Amino acid sequence: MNEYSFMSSIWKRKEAVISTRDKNNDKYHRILEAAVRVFAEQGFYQSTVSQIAREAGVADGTIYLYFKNKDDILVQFFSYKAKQVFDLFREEVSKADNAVEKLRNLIRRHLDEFQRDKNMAIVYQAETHQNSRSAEPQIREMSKMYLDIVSEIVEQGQADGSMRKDLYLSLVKRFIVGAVDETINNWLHAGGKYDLVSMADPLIDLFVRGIGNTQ
Amino acid sequence: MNEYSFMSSIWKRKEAVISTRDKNNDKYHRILEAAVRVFAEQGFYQSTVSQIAREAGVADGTIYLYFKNKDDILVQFFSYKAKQVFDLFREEVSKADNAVEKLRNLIRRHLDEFQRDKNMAIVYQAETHQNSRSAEPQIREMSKMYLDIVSEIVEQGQADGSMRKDLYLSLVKRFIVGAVDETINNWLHAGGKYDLVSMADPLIDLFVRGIGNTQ
Amino acid sequence: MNEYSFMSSIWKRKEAVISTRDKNNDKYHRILEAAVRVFAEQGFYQSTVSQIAREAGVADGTIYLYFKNKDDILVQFFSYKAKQVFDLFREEVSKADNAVEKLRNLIRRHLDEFQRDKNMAIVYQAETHQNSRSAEPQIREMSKMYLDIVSEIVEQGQADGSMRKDLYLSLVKRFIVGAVDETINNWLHAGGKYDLVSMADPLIDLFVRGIGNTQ
Amino acid sequence: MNEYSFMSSIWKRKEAVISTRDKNNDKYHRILEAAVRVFAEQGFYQSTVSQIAREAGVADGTIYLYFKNKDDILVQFFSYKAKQVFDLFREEVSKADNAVEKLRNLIRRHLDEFQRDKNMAIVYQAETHQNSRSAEPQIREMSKMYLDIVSEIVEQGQADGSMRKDLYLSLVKRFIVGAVDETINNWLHAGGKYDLVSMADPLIDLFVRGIGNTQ
DNA sequence: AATGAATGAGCGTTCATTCAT
DNA sequence: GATGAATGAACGCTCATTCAT
Repeated sequence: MNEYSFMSSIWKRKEAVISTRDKNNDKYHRILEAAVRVFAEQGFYQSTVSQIAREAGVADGTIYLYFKNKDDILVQFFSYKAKQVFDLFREEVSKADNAVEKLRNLIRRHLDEFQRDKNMAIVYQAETHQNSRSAEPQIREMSKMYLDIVSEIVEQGQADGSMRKDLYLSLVKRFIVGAVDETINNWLHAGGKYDLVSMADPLIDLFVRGIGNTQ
Repeated sequence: MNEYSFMSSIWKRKEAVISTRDKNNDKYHRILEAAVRVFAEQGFYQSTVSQIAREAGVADGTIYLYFKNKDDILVQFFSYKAKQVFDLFREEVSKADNAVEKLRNLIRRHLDEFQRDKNMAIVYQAETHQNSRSAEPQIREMSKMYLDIVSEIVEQGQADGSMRKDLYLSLVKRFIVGAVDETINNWLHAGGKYDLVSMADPLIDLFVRGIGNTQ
Repeated sequence: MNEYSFMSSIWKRKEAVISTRDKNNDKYHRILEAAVRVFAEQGFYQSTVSQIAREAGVADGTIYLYFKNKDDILVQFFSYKAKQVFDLFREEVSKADNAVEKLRNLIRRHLDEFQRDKNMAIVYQAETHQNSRSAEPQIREMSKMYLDIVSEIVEQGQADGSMRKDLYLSLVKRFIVGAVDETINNWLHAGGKYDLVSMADPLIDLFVRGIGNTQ
Repeated sequence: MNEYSFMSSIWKRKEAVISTRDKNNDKYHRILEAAVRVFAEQGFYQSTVSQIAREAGVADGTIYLYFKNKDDILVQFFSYKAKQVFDLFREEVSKADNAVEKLRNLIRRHLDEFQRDKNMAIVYQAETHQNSRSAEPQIREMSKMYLDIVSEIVEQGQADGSMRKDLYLSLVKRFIVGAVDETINNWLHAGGKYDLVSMADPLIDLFVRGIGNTQ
């Protein structure tokens, strides 16, 4: 269904649920990949365990060798997969010195990763905007992680004089996160047709200069 | 349950499903109010028709006299209720001349209405970030409506010289919508404790001046 | 399946689970009767809710309008049905003055009731000899109730001189209960072919005189 | 787990299912011992093959090298283990001449063995009071075996004049068996706290003299 | 119109059994 | 022989929807 999936390449699970043998790891990942595909297509509650099993090419019962229950699939998705994407962000940020360039790197990488795994993007968008009981803690943690990165960048920008000192920091974080999120959301609703990464520079420009005319 | 509900006061249903007698209208609204409460608490798929009926003080079967099915409750919610909120926005915008003041009015009213009906806010946030929903067309329409208002404002701002001419309009729209949405989202996740409307001015400031230091 | 069932005639449920309308009461009883039949045939854990529903002539879901879950069917069986049988015992006992005649009345009625409702007898036998988690409290209560009746009789017998004073009361209770139980059990294993009530007098004789030769 | 288990000491399996090597024999017994422990704790249908395997320290699949299926574990339990206990009974009976003493020896040994292996007692109690079990034939045979011993004793007692001649033999058997069973059952339900063997003499006294006052 | 008992398809989950290693 | 991952049939239970009253 999805020709390319960065899951298999990037992921290195540290603690296997049941065992760490290659074969099991394979199945664990196959189920998780399948689940994300199904969740993306139908939404979590509309998806059935049987669909995921069929998509993963395993029996229904096999799911329960790797996941405690249906909810746990979502939890693991956020615990291991999406969280690691965010680790990449931090890495990318460290490649730049300038605060604005750090922000640019972050956003570019964010858009890039979400563009490369559209299913992840869909599931992420859906679940982060809900009282999704099961994956709540994972989502909270991820969210905080991302906001912390942005905070650090802005604080650095304020320190080095490239950003305004009279900023309401916690609002700025949401301001940036919200705009990026909505950019992705819009791209998804448009069917993922255009190039998402190309939005990074214009976005940065808006963040930095605003929409006001200051000449 | 909710002392104040703007539904009953604001709403003027044009076409009653079965009849236009007050009594029926009452029941239609009671069910819709109840549904939003339940959806907000549990999410659409977690909510049961029985819960909505109990909350509305009617029998399960009665729901089906006013709504085609469970999905239809959500569809009607977006068709009638939330859409009318957006009509208010347009009205509010027209009260100002200045583009920036129009934007300020829009956002202030947006935050105000969502603060006043938190349940609507929750349902709105959840449903606008998913696909494969029954209310898809309604949401698309609402979304377009809102973005159109923002577009008009920005275009006016560009015309009167208060906003930059080199703006990627469709990105600016998302930029603004996204930031406001995320501000609301954050407020919801924080339990709706602080005053949401007070975020309007700082937000406008960010939109207009950006975060960059330009002295 | 069972031409005669004393359930419908004897039972007068005081608190209906959902409502007290005749129709519901009918269905409640039909399900319970069906359940006892199925449990008797297959054992509790071997029986499926679908079987019970089919036997009762209702849909699977209907069961859950009257019973919390499968376990609850067994619990209700012991709470309402079998318990009432034991109430009859007490009534029967009061009809005699003499301790031995009281015992005879008790045992005769016991054998009679269990003979008349063989399915109840089977379920009773099976569940009282297990660590049956769900109906444990009900069984304990019934058991105590029965043993209390026997105790009273024996104590009266000791008081009026018709029974030995050097009896280990708690052993005597089990001695009597066990013998009667086993008599029923044997009758069940033999397919319920012979007349169970005719065992009452010989049993009483054994209880009173023992097997020893005392001439 | 159980410091003392008479299984390993007493048991001498004649036909090994697959082989007669010590190692296999060990595993066969370990599984059977584990199974009885698990069945006693949870009941047959509540127990899973995995639990038994874990308790026995073998893999799930290993069970099927020694037993045809789950039912077969119960069948073998009655075929080999419990049956041999009853062989002991016969041996014990032969140690006395007097009919009453034979009965006393039988019951004392019965209570003693069941007290020493409480798990066996639990499983035995549960399974002998149900129908539609896989171990039906085994139980029937055991039951007959026990009743035959009692019959012989009573007949001898009648012959030597120590027991009444006007006894309904098949009732007397059940009378004795039932009382002993119930005594054990009660001991189990009380948590096996008191000394079961001490019940033997009072029981014999009841059997022989009855509860009636004959002075 | 209003009810709510009844329905039964469909779900998540369990677990006895198999079989490749 | 021994393993334990994999299977998939079967279960208990839920709930959107219907319809007789």
